[in-house]
This record gives sequence, structure tokens and C-alpha cells, in this order.
Amino acid sequence: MRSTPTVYDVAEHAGVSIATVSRVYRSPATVRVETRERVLAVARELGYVPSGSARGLASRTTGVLGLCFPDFHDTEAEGAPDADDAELMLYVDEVIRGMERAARRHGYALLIAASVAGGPGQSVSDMAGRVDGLAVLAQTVPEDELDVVARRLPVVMLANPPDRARDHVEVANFDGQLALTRHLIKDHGLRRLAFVGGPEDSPDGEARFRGYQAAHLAAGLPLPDRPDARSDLTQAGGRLAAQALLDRLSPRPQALVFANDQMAVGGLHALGERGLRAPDDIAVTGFDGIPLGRLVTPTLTTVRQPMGQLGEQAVALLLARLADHDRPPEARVLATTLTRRASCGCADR
Amino acid sequence: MRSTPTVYDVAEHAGVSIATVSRVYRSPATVRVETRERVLAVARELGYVPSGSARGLASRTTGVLGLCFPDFHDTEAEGAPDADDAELMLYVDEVIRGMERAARRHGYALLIAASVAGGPGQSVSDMAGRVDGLAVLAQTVPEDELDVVARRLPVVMLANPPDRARDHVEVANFDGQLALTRHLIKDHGLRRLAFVGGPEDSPDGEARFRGYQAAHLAAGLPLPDRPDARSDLTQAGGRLAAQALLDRLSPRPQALVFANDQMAVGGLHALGERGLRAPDDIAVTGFDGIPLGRLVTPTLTTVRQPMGQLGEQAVALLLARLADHDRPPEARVLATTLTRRASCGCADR
DNA sequence: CGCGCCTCTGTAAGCGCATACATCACCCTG
DNA sequence: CAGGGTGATGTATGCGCTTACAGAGGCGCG
Repeated sequence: MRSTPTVYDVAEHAGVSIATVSRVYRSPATVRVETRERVLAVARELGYVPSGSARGLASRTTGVLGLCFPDFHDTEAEGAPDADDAELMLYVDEVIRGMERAARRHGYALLIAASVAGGPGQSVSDMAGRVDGLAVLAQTVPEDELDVVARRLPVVMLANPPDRARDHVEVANFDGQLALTRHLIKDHGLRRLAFVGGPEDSPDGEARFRGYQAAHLAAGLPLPDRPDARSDLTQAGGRLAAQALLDRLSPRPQALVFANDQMAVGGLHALGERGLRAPDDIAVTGFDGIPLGRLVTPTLTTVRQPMGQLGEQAVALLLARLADHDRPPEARVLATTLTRRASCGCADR
Repeated sequence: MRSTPTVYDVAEHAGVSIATVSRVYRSPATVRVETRERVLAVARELGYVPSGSARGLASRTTGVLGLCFPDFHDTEAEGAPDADDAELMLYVDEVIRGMERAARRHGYALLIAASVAGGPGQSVSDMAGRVDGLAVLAQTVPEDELDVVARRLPVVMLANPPDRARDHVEVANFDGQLALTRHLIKDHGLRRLAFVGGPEDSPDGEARFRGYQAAHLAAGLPLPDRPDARSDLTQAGGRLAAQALLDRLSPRPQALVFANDQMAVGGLHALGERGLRAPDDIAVTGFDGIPLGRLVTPTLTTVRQPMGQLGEQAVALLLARLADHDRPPEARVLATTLTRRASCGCADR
């Protein structure tokens, strides 16, 4: 009784076998009411809490789903009015929420871990060893590691994966960026745009760029063959890229189209430093729809992703595969919506 | 080889014993380099992923910390410009973030679960069975359940607990509300304030009310003996309470002081419905510092809590107790900061 | 009255790993 | 060259639970 009580203790005190104790928790219906209540009473008295590890070992299922996301801690968080809460403006929060809620609805708990910048190797298989299914945000885990993990349990990517052999839920990046770019071209009459992309290995970023290209195509404008600049997907990256671009492009572009909101916010800062103003001197757009976009001046025109849905759909796909290991890979595509605010010249302020 | 490989498979293929395989992962330094690499190579080839459950069972530690939070899904999310993202404006996101980061720094993963409205009983001990330590947000779990769980593992409360016998990290609710109320009285010259509290069993809410009282005391104003109204801590609740208050109090109060931001936002709506404007007709204040407070009109004067810190400190306390089971209960108090915005008459707009 | 069947409970065998302890080879010291 | 270390590995056990299987009553039915 010194250490934490186990089934054995409960069984002994209740005068039953450990199997019965186990059944009280696993399949209460198969135990006579009287017995069940006696066991539960003893358990309560003893402070018995079933060991998740033991249960996991014996039943070969953990009742936990996992979520890996990149650690987007944007240290240069100067975009927000107070640096303090810039960090809570990131979209993974929404994904976490959505996923937690969906998981809980289905009786699962959620294990979360940002990928460690340094050695991700450990963390992923660490996670994989603890969960029944794993959702991975884009750019978090190298493909080959995922392959290893996927041999062991269901894995769903939360982004457009390089190949389509994996379950994934993606967002209509192409369509969204197409709509946004068309808006700039058609509605605002802009013709010389510049695109600031993310890393080349970001499938989302690349898909957005293709949407950007398509809008040019549709409008009969010259087809940009690649992003005018690239950087990582942070505010700092966006600012640097914008600075470089403003230095480099002699007829200043009429719009800076960023691959995501954080970069766009960084871009706004770069403009400010140059004494330029959006949207008067140059339009600016982002992608994602993070809350921060509404707090900056001017408010940021963007394409909003349904991030809560990302999490929900991830759970749905994981459960589907858990139920049928051999089903064909499925892709869920979530629609985006164009959010016109001030930075493209739509709203005032 | 059909099913997922285990230490036995790896050991056999590498020509070593399972103990050596285990050591390769647990204490690599004790294995000869040559052996270690052979084992790792085999493991990689086989797609071996150590089972968290088995490890947990054998080592009696899971490497996971848990966080229970209330499901504050504010269905009446009309406060936000788009209802969609009202849900990501809640402060638990920040706590989750802070805790995840701190946990990861110390080699732990984070298991999260909102308390199920219906039957919380199961979820808590479910969690407890899977983690090495548990952080619990106020009002999430009944005290007696916590007592049971606390016999098994370290538990820290993220709020002012009813008794001080538990590790907890609290926020300086009293001081914060005192400062805020004094600001209204001294700087804005208001004398007839009304306080809208939360449920009586919310320790935070009660502490805030005591700060409110103290400010009256210090200013020589009549001491309010209890909140002028109470409601649950949601927008809907705040709105209803404000409506009732405006109907009831015949000389309209000069300020509505809400126990938290969400209620205050609801209160702003109530004012709008009455054709009243803050701060001109009546000042309004909140408590927490949620991002939503900056998005509403007028922007919300509030007291900001360092919520990320809440999570970080929770981890610190859990680790401390894990290291020394017999240390006396510790309380960490986090300072708050008064954030003056428009709704009290400080900023414009 | 005997048989099959159903309900409830017990028995026993792992689940995959960590780890104390034993073993063994080898090196150093005197 | 013996004796004591030291480092690397193997052996064996148990962590706390689930679950197939077996057993024991009790029931209805022919």
C-alpha cells in the first residue's frame, strides 16, 4: 500500500481476481452489478488509477493521438503591439484546438510536441511510440522519418505532401492564391506584382506560387517563372526578403505578395523602414488568416484557412485508417476564403 | 516481421541481446560504438520504434506531462469580427504553448485534454494514468478527484486553489484588480462602479473582487460587500449580467468592472444594444488580456496575465516535485500588468 | 432428471521493455 | 604471473494490465 495501488491490490481487497478488476474498467457490462460496485468502491478507497502504460502494453493501443508541429516561435516578434502575445497569434493554436476537440469526442487524448529544431529524429519516433495515430504539420518532419513511422501507425500530413501516397488534409492553396492574385490584378488594376515565397521544400508555399502564376496566365500577364524572393516563413524572413526586393527591383512593384501572413507582417515593417506605405505606395498580401493580420496597420489582406478544420479532419482520417488499415490514401481539401482588408487597398485605415 | 518489430527482432538481427538494444536507446554511452551503430542500423532497417507503453511499464515513468483545461468553447462567439476565430482567442492557448515549450525543453511531451463537460471523472484519471505530472487549470476538476490523483503523481493547480496545500502557480489577481480599480477611481474620477463577478466557486474571480473592494477601501469609498452581479465567465454570461445590471441600477453606474475579458466583451455588446457607448456613457474593464480585447471597439482596458508563464512555471513546479517528493507545497505568484486602452477612457477610438 | 447453454468469474500467458546481477574478456599493477 | 579492476554484454525477472480459455453454477427445456 506504500506505493501506488495496482489491480492486484484492488482485487485482493475486493475479494476478486485481477481479471474481474480489469473487466470492471474495460467492459463493465460483463460484470455483475454487485461485484462491479464492490470493486469500484475499493478502487476509490485505495486511490487506484489504472496505469496507461500497462494497459497500452497489454492491449496494444494507447488511446492517444499525436500532433507534431513546427516550433514557429518567432523570436523577432516585433509585429505585435506587445511582443508578449505575438506568440499566441500563430495558427497552430487553432489546429491544436480543433484536433483536441475532435480527438476527445472520439475518446482519445492528444499528445503534442513541437519539433525540436536541433534533433527532430528522436522526438518523432518518441511520439510514434506513444500514440495510436499521428498528425504532422508540414515541414515538421523529414519524409524519410515519416516513412519509418508510417509503417507502424497511421500518419496524416496536415499540408500538401510531396507525394500523394499518404493520407493528408490540405488547404486549397492554389485556389486561394489564385483568387487573391486575381483580386489584385482585376479589382485593383495592378500589373507588376512580386511574390515572396517560402523555402522551396514547402509544398504549401509552392502551391500558392502556382496559384499566383495561374492568375497571371488568366489575366494575360507575363508568366512569372519563379518567386521574386524567398525566405523562411517568419516575420524576420519576410522583412529581409522585402528589403532585398525593394533594393533590387528598380521599377518598384505595385504589390508584394507573401506566401504567408507572418512574412507579410515582416514585409510591412520593411516598408515602414523605407518610408513607404501600404497600400498607397505598394499593396501587401499574406496567406493564412492569422489573428495578427487584423492587428497590424494596415490590416492585412489575406486568404484565410480553416485551421480548426485541419485538426478535425486529421482526426477523422486517422480514425478511418485505424478502422481499415488497407483503405486507399485519402486527401481532404479544405476551401479557403479571400479576406479583403486594408493592405491591398480595400478597406480604409 | 509481419507486425511491428520489437527489441527482440532488433536484437536477433544485430546478433546481440535485448538488453544491449535497450541500452543503445537508454544509455548509449555504455555500449561500444561499433555495437551501437550496428544495432541502430538494424533498427533503422527494420523500422523499429520503441514502445512507449512498454518503456513506461518497465521504467515506471512516462516522459509525459499532462494539462487539463476547461473547454471554454464560447459558442456565442459573436464578439469577434468573424465568429470563426473567436475560438482561438482564448487564453488557454497561451498556457498550452508555454507549457509545451517548457516541457519539451526538459525532455517531456505534453498530453492535453479539455475536461469533458459531462463526465469528467473518467478523463482525469485517464490522464493521470498516462503522465508523470499533471497541471490543472482552475475549475476544471473537482477537488476530491484531484486529491485521489495527487496521491499518485505530482499535481499543480494553475490558479488560486481553495487550500494552499497544493503546489500551484497563481496570478496576482488581487493586486491586478486593485490597480485597475484604483485607476478608474483615481485617474478617471469615477465613484459609482459595479462589479460583475464569476461563479462563487471561482477563486480567481473572488480574489479579483477582493482587489476591487480594497481599492474602494483605500479611496475611502463605501465598501461593496459583494459583486453587483454574477454570471458564468463567458461572453453570453457577461452580456446577460450587464443587461440585468443596467435594468436594475437606477442611477446608472459609471463603470462596469468585469471579472474577465470575455464577460467584458459581452458587456460591451449589452451596452451597444442599449444605445450606450463606452467609455463615454460608461467605462468597461476586463481581466486577463486576451487578444480579443484589442479587436473589439472600444479596445478593452484590462489586466494582463502572463499566461505563457503560467505554463512554464507549472512545468518547473512539477519537475521540482518529481525531483523531491517531500518538499513543502510551493506557490508561485505571477505579477500582472495594467493595460489601459479605450474602454476606460484612456486611449482614443 | 439430465443436458446444453448462458452468465459470471478465475487462471494463466503474455505484451515490450528496463535493469539488477552475473559473466567474461581484458588491462593494469606489483 | 596472480589478483583486482574496468568495461561490455548477456541472463533473468518483473513492471501492471488485457484477454483467450477454462470452470462453475444456474437456468430452461425435452
